[in-house]
Amino acid sequence: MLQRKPAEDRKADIVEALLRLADQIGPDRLTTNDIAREVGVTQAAIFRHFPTKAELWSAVGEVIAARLAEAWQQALAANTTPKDRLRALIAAQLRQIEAIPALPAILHSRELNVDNANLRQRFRGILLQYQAHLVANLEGMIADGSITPDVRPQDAAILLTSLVQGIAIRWSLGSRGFALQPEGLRLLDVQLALFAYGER
Amino acid sequence: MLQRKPAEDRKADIVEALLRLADQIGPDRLTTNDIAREVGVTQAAIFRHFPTKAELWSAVGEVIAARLAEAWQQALAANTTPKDRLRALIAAQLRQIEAIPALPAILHSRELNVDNANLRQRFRGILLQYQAHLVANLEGMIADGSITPDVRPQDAAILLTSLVQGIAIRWSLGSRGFALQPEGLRLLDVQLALFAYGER
DNA sequence: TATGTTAGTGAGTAATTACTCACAAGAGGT
DNA sequence: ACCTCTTGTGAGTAATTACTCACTAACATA
Repeated sequence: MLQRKPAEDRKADIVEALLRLADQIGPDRLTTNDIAREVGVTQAAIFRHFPTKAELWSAVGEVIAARLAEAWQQALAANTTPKDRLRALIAAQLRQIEAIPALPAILHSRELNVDNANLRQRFRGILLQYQAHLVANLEGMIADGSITPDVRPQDAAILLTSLVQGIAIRWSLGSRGFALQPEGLRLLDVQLALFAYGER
Repeated sequence: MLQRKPAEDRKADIVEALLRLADQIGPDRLTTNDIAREVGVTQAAIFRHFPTKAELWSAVGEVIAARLAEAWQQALAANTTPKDRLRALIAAQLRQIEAIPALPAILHSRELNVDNANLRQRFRGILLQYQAHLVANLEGMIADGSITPDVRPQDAAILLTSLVQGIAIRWSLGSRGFALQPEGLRLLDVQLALFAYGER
C-alpha cells in the first residue's frame, strides 16, 4: 500500500489528476480507472472520496470557480484605473486558461452540457460574473473618456469574452503553437484601439 | 422487420441521426446503440453500412464539410460588395450552427481532436478556408474604403470568428435562450461599425 | 503500547460498449 | 413466379464502464 494521505489532500490530488487527464484524454472519455492510475491508488479509493463521478465533477467545478474568482480579485485589487483593470482581467483569464488547459474542453463537455446540470449552472454563473466585472470597468472607461460611448458596455463585454474564448480555442485546436497570453493581449489592444476611436 | 431502404438513403438517415444525437447526448458519448434506436433499426444494421464507428464519423465530417462549403458559396454568389459578402458569410455560419447545433461540440470533441485524425484534417481545412474567405473580403473592404486600414485583415478575421464562436458558446450554455442569428448579426454590426471608424 | 478512526484494497457486480457472423427476407429484374 | 442481390436481424463476443462491499493496515491520541 502506498502512502496514506488525509482526505482533503487526497481529494485535491484527485481533482488535479482529473484536470490533467481532461486535457490529455478529454473530459467525456476519462474514466475513474484513468484517474486512479494517475493518482496512484486503486479505483475503489476514488469512490471513498467522491460517492459518484458527478460529485467529483462538481468538486472540480468548485475548484475552478475559486481559482478564477481569486484571479479576478487580484486583477482588480492590483490596479486602479478602469482601463488597467480591464486589461488585468483579460490577462488573468488568459493566464488561468494556460494554467488549466482543459478549461475550454470542459466548457464543451457532455458532462457539463448534458449530464451535470449542477456543473452547468456553476459555470454559467462564473461566466456571468466575469461579464459583470468587464461591464463595470467598461462603464468606468466610458465615464473617464478612454473609450467611445457609442458602444454599449454590455456589447463590448460580449466582444471581449468572445475574444478570449476564440483565442483559447484557436490555441488548443492549433496544438498550442503560440503563446496564449501575449497573443491575446495583442488582440485585446487592437480591440481597445477600436473602442477608443471616438477619442482620436 | 421495418421498411428496407437503399443503402445510400439509409446511410443518410444514420448520419442525420448521429447529428441529432450528438447534440442531445454529446459527440463523445453517443453509442451505436443510440444511433440504431434513433434510426429504427438494429445495432448490427449500422455496421452493415459503416464498418467502424470511426468511418461513420468520417462520413459525418464529409456531410458537414459539404454543407458549410455550399452555404459559403451561396453567401458569396448572392452578394457583390465585400461588406455584403462578409455579412452573408457570418450569417451563413450562424445559420449552419442553428441547423446543426452539434457543430461546436463536434469541433471540440475528442473523436475529432484525438481519435480520428482523418476527421480532424477535414475540419481543419474547412476552418482555414472560412478564415481565408473572411480575410479576402476584409481586404476588399479596406480597398473600397468601408473599413479602416489600421486593423490587419488577419486580426479582424480572428475577431470575427471569435465573435461567432463566443456567441455560439453563450447560446448553448444559456440553453439557447435567444435567437442565435439575429443576436450574432447585431453584434457583427457593432464590430463592423468599430472597424469603420476611420471613415466617419 | 493499546485503541478507535479512517484511508485504501481486492475482488467482485450488472450494465454497456464496439463489433461479428450465420442466416432471413424484402425488392427488382426477368 | 422465380432468382439473385442486398438490406436487415438475432444472438452472440470480449472489453470496459461506474460502482459496491467486506476487509486491512496506517495513523493519531491517550
